[in-house]
Amino acid sequence: MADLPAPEAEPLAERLRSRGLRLTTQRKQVLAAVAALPHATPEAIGARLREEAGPGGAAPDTSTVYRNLELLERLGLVWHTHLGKGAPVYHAFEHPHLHVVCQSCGEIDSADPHLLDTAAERLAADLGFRLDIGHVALSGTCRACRENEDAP
Amino acid sequence: MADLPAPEAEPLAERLRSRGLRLTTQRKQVLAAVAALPHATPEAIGARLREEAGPGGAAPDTSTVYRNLELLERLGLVWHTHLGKGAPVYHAFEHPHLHVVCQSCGEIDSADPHLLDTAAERLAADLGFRLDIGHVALSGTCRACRENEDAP
DNA sequence: CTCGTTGCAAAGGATTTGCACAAGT
DNA sequence: ACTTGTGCAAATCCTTTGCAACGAG
Repeated sequence: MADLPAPEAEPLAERLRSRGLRLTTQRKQVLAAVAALPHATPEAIGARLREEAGPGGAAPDTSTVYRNLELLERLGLVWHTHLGKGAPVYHAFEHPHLHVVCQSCGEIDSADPHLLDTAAERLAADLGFRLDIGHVALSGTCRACRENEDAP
Repeated sequence: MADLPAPEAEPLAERLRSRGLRLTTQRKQVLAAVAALPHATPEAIGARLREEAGPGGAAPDTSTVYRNLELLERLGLVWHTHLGKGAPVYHAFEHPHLHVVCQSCGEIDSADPHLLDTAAERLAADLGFRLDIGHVALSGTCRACRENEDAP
């Protein structure tokens, strides 16, 4: 239940150990939850773990979830993006993808990261800025909401 | 002091009136502050107004600042973007610009909106998504911080 | 006068932090 | 055993809301 789908378990143990940190049940659980949920907020991660634990079982405390998300991000195993108001979403180290968010309905979509290749090159050339695609969120209006638009 | 640089004053009065809303001192003040500050958070706007008011004078209450920022945005006079954790920044309707934020030092830079033209076209073609450039924030690492990087 | 608005204070939601106890190595 | 981590509760931060008094049209 707290075990990870193998490909993720190793990097975690390894990276923790190399820094003198410890492999705890909670850390495995949090990483597993991020990997399992598509666009997980800290709250959603906590909820899922509580649900998995069931009535009797114990799930990591909210503060532990936050602390470990931060740690996992430092370890390079998860990433977060701010998609709107107070909602950072985390995703595990899969193939990088770009987040596209609809301002009207909140719908989150993914897009091809290469969309920003030329922009990234120009930012590097013009400002010396390294664009981090994993953290980028593009806002706008999705097709469905565009069609529902009434008075502007 | 609460007066606006003309080009902004008219649209405000006009748009309020056409909706049966009222032109108040606070609304003029909030809009003026957003126009004057480069990347204003609600808190920064409140602080500036309090400062302008001085010890004796009265500045709009925080809740009024929030309410009016929301209203001004509905009226199309200001825009906001989320650049990171809990800090939405507002800017007045100038020429649109793209926000670029450094994850390390928090430095905010502006870039040419045309950087995203090709990306916007492809999003429209592929997903029917209309990209809203004013709300976009690009994250990454600025030149100074890249040079300071040590152990990864 | 008649509502839209404001100020104040209190409620809320989302993180974060301090600390004693529990748990990895 | 020696430290790092965790749970719990309290503290913060940012924002929103209820309501009576205020002010623009």
